Amino acid sequence: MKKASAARVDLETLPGHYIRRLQQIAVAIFLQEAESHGVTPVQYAALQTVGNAPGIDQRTLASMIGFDTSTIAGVIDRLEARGLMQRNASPGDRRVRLLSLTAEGRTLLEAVVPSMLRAQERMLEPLPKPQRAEFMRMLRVLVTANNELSRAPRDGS
Amino acid sequence: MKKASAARVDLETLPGHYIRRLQQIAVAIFLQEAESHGVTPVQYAALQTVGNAPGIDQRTLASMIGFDTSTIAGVIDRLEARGLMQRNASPGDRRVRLLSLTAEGRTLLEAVVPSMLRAQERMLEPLPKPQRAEFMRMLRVLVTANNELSRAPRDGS
DNA sequence: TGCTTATAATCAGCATGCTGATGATAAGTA
DNA sequence: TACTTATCATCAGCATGCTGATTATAAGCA
Repeated sequence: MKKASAARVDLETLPGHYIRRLQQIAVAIFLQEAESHGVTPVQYAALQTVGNAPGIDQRTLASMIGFDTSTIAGVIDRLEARGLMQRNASPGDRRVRLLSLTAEGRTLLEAVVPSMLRAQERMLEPLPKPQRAEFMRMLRVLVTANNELSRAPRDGS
Repeated sequence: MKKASAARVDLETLPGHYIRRLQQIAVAIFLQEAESHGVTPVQYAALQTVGNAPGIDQRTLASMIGFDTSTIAGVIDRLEARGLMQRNASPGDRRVRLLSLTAEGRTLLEAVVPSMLRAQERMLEPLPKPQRAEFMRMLRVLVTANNELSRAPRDGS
């Protein structure tokens, strides 16, 4: 007869709940640290990846940072509008747009790196130092094992 | 003279990158398992919390699941439109809207719980069993320590 | 060459999430 | 009671993220 209350579940016991909250917190820390540069975590990831591999195409970029190609399009739109990134037609294949940073984009990227690194430290700071590496190791296991679940799974590269 | 490449950073070393990826994966797993019910993780959290505490107001609900009040408004809009949740004016305070589940909402909630629990298991499955609890413990440390960084931090309750 | 299939990018539409502003109401205070 | 302040909900605007459809182009093949 306990019909109505049969489904009582405490969110505090659910991994998914904490994973979502941690992601919220990670973004908030990043934005705090990088505030003066006006860059979001996703935008930083795009800038850094294109900076590391100029001439990359959008599909490969999306794959490398675990994004949907439709999501990355909007991100690049905004970076391009701010004059940080360029889309150039590929000479060999007219479907493809090759990405590269502008001089401003490179300058901004270099400027934001220290803030970004501080943010990364803060995310794990509540854990005692030896546990931070262990947490990262577990994160890697979980992400790698389920890599193919995202729409744009990382390449084997 | 290594000007242009000074900012080279590998995203694979950054906690924030893996946290974002894990969240993507957690959502994907949840949606796979709960697909037949047409419920998102956030919608489930709202349904479960209101089911546990009928008559709760929106502000408290937002606080309990770590949300912004402006975000929760949209979530409730959609649940209400589907006939799963009700907004009722509070008799004592006309600013407040009290939330409760409809009969359909309760039925759906009970139906979705087994799928939700399977999803939670799958999220941590790649870790050897003893490490799962340890991972959860660390998650809790990280989230609790930075609780106040979200716009709607959890109450001390 | 003409047909089919595959691929890169984009688009429409939906659902989170956030900030800052606004409207309605309540509560405290002179 | 009038004025100020606080609070609940909402809204506008922006940025992720996803699915499924569409467009343009390339590649494979009869």
